Amino acid sequence: MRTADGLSQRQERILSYIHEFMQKHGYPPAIRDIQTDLKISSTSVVAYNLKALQEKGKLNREGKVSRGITLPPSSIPVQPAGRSAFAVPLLGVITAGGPLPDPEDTSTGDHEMVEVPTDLAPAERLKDVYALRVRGHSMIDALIDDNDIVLLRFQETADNGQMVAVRLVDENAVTLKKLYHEGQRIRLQPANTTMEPIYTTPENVRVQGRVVGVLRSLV
Amino acid sequence: MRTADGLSQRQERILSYIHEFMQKHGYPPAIRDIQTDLKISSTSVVAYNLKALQEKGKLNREGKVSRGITLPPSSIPVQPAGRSAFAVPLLGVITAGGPLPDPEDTSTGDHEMVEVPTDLAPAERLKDVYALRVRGHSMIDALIDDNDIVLLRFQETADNGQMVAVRLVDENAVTLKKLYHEGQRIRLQPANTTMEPIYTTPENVRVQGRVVGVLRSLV
DNA sequence: ATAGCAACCAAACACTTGTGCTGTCAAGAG
DNA sequence: CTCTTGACAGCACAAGTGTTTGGTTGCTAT
Repeated sequence: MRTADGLSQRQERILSYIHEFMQKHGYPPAIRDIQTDLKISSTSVVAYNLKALQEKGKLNREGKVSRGITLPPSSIPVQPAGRSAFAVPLLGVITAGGPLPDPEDTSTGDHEMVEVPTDLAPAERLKDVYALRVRGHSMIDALIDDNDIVLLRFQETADNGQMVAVRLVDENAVTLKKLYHEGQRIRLQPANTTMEPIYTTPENVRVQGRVVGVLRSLV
Repeated sequence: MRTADGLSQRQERILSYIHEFMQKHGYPPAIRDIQTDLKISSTSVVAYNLKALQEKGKLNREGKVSRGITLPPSSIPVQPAGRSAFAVPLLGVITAGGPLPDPEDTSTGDHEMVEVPTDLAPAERLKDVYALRVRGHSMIDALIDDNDIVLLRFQETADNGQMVAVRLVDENAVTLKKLYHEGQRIRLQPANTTMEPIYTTPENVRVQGRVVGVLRSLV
């Protein structure tokens, strides 16, 4: 029995298990985690199928390294929405215009919490959602303006065109842009026809999260 | 040497190293990764500082598990802010021609609550605030799109140009528009250049509330 | 049949990685 | 001066974890 992707049922289950595990724990599963929870008789079977999945491009592995499994964005399934509301921390301010210096202040104390209904933000890993207040008008065409609050889900990678909070290492700055991979470089595109994109290298960008929601005050 | 957070320089470096490592690899670093790359002489020193960081709430660890380090969102370097939140009821949906639940029955039924930060709408004014989900694109130029949630403050009058939810008595319909007094008539103006305004009489309009905020999901 | 092959199994093996000592050293406290 | 404490160093061990080897099973084409 095979699916449309050419994956066996067991491989499908392994793939979705890896995804669930990473959502739940924040780090990849070990082969024995997969074996135990999926009730597979031997680690070698898991290794066998992981190798197959890898050859099919469904996942990446860091050889020999513990828990060195990575999922490419294409393997991440769509999540069903949950029910209840939840609170996310409003961690600070992000500039949507030109990138401004980031004081590197990780601020220990309690943050303002923004409670959001689950139909407004994904019921994925709640602890990975946080909020930032927007400064600047560079995302105006995406219906995001100065003083809006954006909800972000913490993730380190981004697909083409996703709206993300990006940290520019060399400039020591954080900014809100749409991210495009263009061969050896990265294009950070404002959603404002009057503003120019920023071009930089993959080494210089650290994705800090993807925009999943917007709040605005009109008072 | 300590920072404002009460972290030693070494702890700061470990924290940002963990973040960078996760950005780069997609999984957390092992203690020896930290040791080697940060040129720390012993794994026990890393363990010592990780324990300290954990006690300060700067990271979470899964005991005994390889690479079982996770970062809470609060450890993601951004610019900090702070205040508190308040809850308002999500009463229903507003569409051109659709009925609007009476905003005064807030105490009656069980409604989904939308919690909003006080700096998105000041707390003193939140007693008369409620929320509606938007259907349609008629307010697109005001950066309000289909499926957005609008926060409204209950009021029965409106100044020129204010964005309000109005009930048209004769049509028994409710709509979200900008309201203008024009002599003997009222103009209800969509914020969409492709749509025409509605003209009617003051007797026919009942202002239900004024838009004071917007929430949007992008997922 | 029988050879080939994908998928699976079991156990052993070897590397990876967290942890637990045992010390050292400098700065304060008493 | 001695004692305590925080921070660090070195080392060894044990647990965690990926890999390998030698099988088995069920199916199919020859």
